[in-house]
Amino acid sequence: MKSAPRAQDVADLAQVSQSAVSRTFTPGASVSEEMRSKVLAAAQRLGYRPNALARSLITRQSRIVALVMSYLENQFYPLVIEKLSQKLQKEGYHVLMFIADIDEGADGVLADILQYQVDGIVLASTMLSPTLAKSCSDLGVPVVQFNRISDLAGLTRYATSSVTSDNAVGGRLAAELFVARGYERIAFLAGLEDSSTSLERERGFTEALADLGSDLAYRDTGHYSFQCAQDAVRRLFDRADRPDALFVANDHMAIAAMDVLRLELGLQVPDEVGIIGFDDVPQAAWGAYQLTTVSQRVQPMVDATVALLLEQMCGEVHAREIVVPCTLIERKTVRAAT
Amino acid sequence: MKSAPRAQDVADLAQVSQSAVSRTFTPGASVSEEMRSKVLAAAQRLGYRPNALARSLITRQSRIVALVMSYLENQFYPLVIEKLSQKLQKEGYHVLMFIADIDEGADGVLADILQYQVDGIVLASTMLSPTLAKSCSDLGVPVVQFNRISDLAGLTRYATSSVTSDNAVGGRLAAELFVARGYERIAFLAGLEDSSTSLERERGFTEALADLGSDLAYRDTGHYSFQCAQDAVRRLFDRADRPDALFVANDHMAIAAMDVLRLELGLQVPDEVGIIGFDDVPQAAWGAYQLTTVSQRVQPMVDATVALLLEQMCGEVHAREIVVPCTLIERKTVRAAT
DNA sequence: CTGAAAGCGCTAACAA
DNA sequence: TTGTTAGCGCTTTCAG
Repeated sequence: MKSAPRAQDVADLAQVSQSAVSRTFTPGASVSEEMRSKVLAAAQRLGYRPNALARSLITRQSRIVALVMSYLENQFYPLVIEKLSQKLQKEGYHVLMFIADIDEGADGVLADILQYQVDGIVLASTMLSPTLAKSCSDLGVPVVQFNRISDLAGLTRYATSSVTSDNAVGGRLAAELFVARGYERIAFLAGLEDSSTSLERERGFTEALADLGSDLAYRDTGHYSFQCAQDAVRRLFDRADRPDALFVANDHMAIAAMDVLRLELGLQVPDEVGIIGFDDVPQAAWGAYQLTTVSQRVQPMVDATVALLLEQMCGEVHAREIVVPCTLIERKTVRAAT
Repeated sequence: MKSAPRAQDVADLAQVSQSAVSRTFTPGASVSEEMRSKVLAAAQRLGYRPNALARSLITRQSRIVALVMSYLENQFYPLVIEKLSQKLQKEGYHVLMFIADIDEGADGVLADILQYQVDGIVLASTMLSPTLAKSCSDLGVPVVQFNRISDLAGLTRYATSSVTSDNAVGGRLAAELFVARGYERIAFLAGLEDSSTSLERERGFTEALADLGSDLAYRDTGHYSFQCAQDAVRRLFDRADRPDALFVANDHMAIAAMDVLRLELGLQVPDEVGIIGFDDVPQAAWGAYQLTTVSQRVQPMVDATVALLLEQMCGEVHAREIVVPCTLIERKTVRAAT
């Protein structure tokens, strides 16, 4: 293995200056057609590819975007990785993955990210979003929070852009469906108590319930984990006046819940218990679950994220919060209209 | 936003030379404790982080590893992303994602990858592995094929390392279980006809069947897709003498198959049809499926991949093929011993 | 152990 | 349009 050819090597072979080579590989630079083809031919022969790192050093843009995530077990996130990578690839950017480790604090991840001189950061991890988001904004690196917002209270809201579904409306849709179909003892299974996504879904849900003259009978937390969700469901249903409807903060936990309800407690879904999830992950459509759920459209969310990122990279410092509409997908876990 | 501090800024503040700063941030360089703390203090104050890109330019290593994937819908792959990222992060490397697009050929992806001067490549995408693997080896970039090998025939096998499960043994285990439990009309649902993984699993399966005096009654292909797998199952079972056992090349398709068999064709699993999958993705353990499957242990596979990568980066040119053992996980889709 | 100096491969003024 | 020149921020000889 000999080392990769440099621009100078191509220049030598083509008998032109090294800058000519640079220009040929810089979109929009002024090169004559003749020069261009001469350089291209030489480059071809040597198998020359510009060194993106050297280029980044001077242009001050790496064309790398950091993606910070933590729970890939929830299928929603892999889909985000896939769509986001594809979209960014089309725009000439690439995704550098950062898995947020529990023990490694926000600082560690941040230091790592910044060393790579990334052009932007997509935060799709609950745990370290708040701190990280602030630090990055301070440093002037474009950040978009994906599927979460910094601070619900709005008191210390940093100028961080975000892309979310209309979680409150999604919660509302769920509430309306339950009430319309005659469910009465309604429960909610939260994700994390400090997750904006879960909180907003719950807020929309309970508000709509109140509007309709019903109310939330019980609630518990599943920590976005399959196991914890199942434990929570056992607690929720271990009472005489057990719930007859359960709205779950996401599909991943909703599926966990269904296993407990149907297989462990022997309850009939949707007759004895109605269930609504959130996300519409592929598994929600699987035959054995047929989960009625609120759909989060990944593609529009990703598109918005990339748009926001590009906008901020161009120097638009105005942080924006984009809310993508979501719709109810009715399958088989809520009983039909009477 | 003012631009990030450079080593020179730190040097100025600490009243030392710029090289001193460099040395402080270079593990194993000789700096006195006094100098070190002086520099560190200044760096701290300015929020200095070494520019990894500039460093890469001279050290000729980017500490970036490219990961090429395509079908994230199969939950096995997200798990790989997660574990691999974590492991590499611990070793001081990071993962740059490349989603292999169908229309974009191998050349496009390769060009992209090489521009970033990655220190290594993990290929976990079926589609463009063969060509890519060769090109990279030629260029002297360490490559590890994950969960696939280049060329079964061995004729044109390039010196490419790989990490796979012992797919043939896995197939054998499946065959033995089916025969032991009295299944007789045995079918196989392949992934892709040219996928080494699928081929090896099938080979082990059919060979074991033959050894046991049984044989493969039917086979079809599901292209690793949920939809295609379901179509294939409909074809396989649309005959008078329908199979009573189905070995599927992976869990993703096995679950698709179960939906058709139980819900569409109304067959009893495991009594009327036995099913065995491959991978042991989290969903295989879900209550509604309880899929008996051959387990691929992600962690050992990832560990081996990283080891191989590091070894090759150190100049070991010797390509190795690591085979990780796999075990049968018995759940509820194969009937119990009589 | 420390500082000065020479680049890594490339882009971007600036002249011609 | 082209070539020349000066760095981007860092590591790494080489003297001292």
